[in-house]
Amino acid sequence: MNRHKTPIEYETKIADLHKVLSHPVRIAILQILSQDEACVCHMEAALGYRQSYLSQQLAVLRKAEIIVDRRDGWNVYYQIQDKRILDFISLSQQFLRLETSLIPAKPHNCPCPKCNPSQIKGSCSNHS
Amino acid sequence: MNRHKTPIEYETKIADLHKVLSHPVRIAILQILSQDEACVCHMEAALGYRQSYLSQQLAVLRKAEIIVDRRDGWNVYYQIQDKRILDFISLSQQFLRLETSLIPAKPHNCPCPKCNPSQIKGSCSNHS
DNA sequence: TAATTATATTCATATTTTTGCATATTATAT
DNA sequence: ATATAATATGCAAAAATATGAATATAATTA
Repeated sequence: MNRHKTPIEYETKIADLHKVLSHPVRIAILQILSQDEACVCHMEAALGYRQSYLSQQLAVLRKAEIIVDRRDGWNVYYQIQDKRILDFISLSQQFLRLETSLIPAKPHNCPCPKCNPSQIKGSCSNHS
Repeated sequence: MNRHKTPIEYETKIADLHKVLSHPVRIAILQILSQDEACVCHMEAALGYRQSYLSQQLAVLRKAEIIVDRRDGWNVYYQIQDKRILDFISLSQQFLRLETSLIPAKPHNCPCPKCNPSQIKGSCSNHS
């Protein structure tokens, strides 16, 4: 029988996009960024993962050109590059008939400048 | 610092759905099923992968309740359970600005009964 | 019942991902 | 220059996936 494989670059590109979205922490990051741009220390406070781990997940999203970063002094703020990526999340929500995310919009102990606008040059000091 | 992780079941469910879609062959299968129900030997002819490999991918889609099967004599016909799953593919198409899939609607040497309605009980005989 | 067809499952292995730790980098303040 | 804050990267072990080969199951026909 015919063992020649028909080319599926088209399908591979679609699969690759979904692969980026196939990780809970990356979805959580997008969930946070859907509200507003955020620095890593904010995500750290909101999610409870270590900074270096979040940086790795952010790198995946950055490489896939789903988010972009902007530096402001000490902080690097991430934001969503193409808002249409959020359609995948809302579509999933409908498809799976999900309740809502548990990620706090304003995390309790977030030390980042965005959460503490009054501060004299906000310090995250999340260091362990 | 706070090392407590906030629960992300919500995000995990979304990620799990995307994980199912993060494989080119599974996307290709959905692409085929978007036209009409199809038996495994049809997919074998259309894609060029071995039967057992396709069965495995079909099992993943089946377990995720994205497709359902129906037996008719020798053949097992698969179809999409909830058509809304195809929205993820069309959304990806738009997002990535893709050209079209190369999977043949009517594969050249497909021996399946659907492709050969006249036959006196179609035989796939794709066996190697 | 035996042979055949279509499909499913099991198992072993190769490959990728995930995850955490340690360390590097970049910017700022003193 | 040095210390500190925020973030990024490299590496390695653990976990999960992908893949193919062999085999099993279910339906059909002779």
